Amino acid sequence: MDFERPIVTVDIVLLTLRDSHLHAGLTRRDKAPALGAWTLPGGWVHTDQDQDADEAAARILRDKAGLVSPYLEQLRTFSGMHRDSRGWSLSVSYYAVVPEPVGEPAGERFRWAPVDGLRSLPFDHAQILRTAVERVRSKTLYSSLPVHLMPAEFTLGALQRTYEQVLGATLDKRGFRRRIEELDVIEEIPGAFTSGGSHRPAQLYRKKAHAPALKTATSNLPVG
Amino acid sequence: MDFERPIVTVDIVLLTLRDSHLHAGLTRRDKAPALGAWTLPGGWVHTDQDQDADEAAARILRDKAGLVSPYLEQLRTFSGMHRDSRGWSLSVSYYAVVPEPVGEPAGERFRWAPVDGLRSLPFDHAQILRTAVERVRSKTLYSSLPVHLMPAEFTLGALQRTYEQVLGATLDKRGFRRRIEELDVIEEIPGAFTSGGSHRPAQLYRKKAHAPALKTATSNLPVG
DNA sequence: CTAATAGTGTCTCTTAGACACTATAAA
DNA sequence: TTTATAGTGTCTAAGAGACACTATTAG
Repeated sequence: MDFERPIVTVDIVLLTLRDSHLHAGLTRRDKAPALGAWTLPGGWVHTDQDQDADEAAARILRDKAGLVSPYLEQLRTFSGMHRDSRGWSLSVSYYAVVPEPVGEPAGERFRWAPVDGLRSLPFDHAQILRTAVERVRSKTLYSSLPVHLMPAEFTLGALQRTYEQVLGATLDKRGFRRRIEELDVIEEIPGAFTSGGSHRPAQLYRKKAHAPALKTATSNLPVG
Repeated sequence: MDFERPIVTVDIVLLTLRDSHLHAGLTRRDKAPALGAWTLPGGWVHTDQDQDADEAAARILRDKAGLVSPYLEQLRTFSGMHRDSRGWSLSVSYYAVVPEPVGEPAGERFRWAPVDGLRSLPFDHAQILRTAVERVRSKTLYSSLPVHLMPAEFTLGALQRTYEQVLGATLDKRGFRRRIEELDVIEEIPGAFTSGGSHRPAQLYRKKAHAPALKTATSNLPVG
């Protein structure tokens, strides 16, 4: 016997670091339910063009946030009878991590919001967001994930501040540098240094061209 | 505009340890496509009775394998245009880890198969199985997951052999015991020991009553 | 006694964590 | 000079890994 097919959507937690805090990208809904509300970017799977849910996520990110994220991972699937007023629904959720965008986002249908202020969002999007932030914080402890928050060129000091801002904790400089070197995902840009400050210039680094999106260590960063 | 709703199923990788090797529980399909083939236990979401996908997974496990697993976790969602001949489909997959069942499974619609021999399964079930086994091996390195493979009472030696069989590597006894003690998920059964072998009896242990399903360490077990 | 497995003591070597030190810029 | 940040050297304490030792049963 057959059952009614659930509603299937793909929702994306798009994260970046602005003003020293994690921000999530939100879009304004143009349909009921929750018409006019700010939610995580999401949409239906287009069964005629999306090869799979990953492609649907990349398409939605492109259409709603106008960007292509090199780091886009499935988070988990949220489902239930009551999470959407239209019926039994299922959301395959993803999280993306991108460098701070330059300038204000184009259009009125997209904005960045600090994740710590987002206690309530329509549907179960607050829970999805919370899960994504937890995942990112946890991966930050033992992986190179925060490198995706950095611009093309950056210093080790800036990378450490990024880790610290994601974790909400300070790290020892020596230990941090040892760890990053082990992960082997960034490289010096020969001869490139910062300039301008009244202090010693810093070596600029970039992601290694062929490094995997994520490298993991076998132990956690020491936090507090 | 609306799109055709994808086919939604829940599939479960049910794992146990028999004869020193990981085995997966398979059920025989009684419908097309792949009629008569052995596949991962799975089924439709029953939108009228399942509160969410977790409940659907528990129901399917109960109906098809006749058991209730204390450890049942979402693995990930597999989807695509071509993974099921009936159309664009999506499978929310789960993995469960249970002690070796006593006796042969009841019925002809269920059997255990060694995971290493399962190179090909209908749909993308071989890939789902591979992903689950990877996940279990990886969690074995830093968590108490294999405790769910143990019967109600067991020795530390048996637990170590379980870890070793899942990992396919030998572990140092001292280090292993230190690690298990840190995880703090099992306890001695006062006065209970093995008997019968021509050697010193071993203390019997059990899961702690209120321990969480999974405890994690901050570093990996040392393997080769 | 031997054989076999259970369980503990402990030494060494690695590494994390702390922190002091030097380096180099601008004012 | 001072101030600020970049970057390195290195000591120490904790812990992992190795492995030898004792304990307790049956035969």
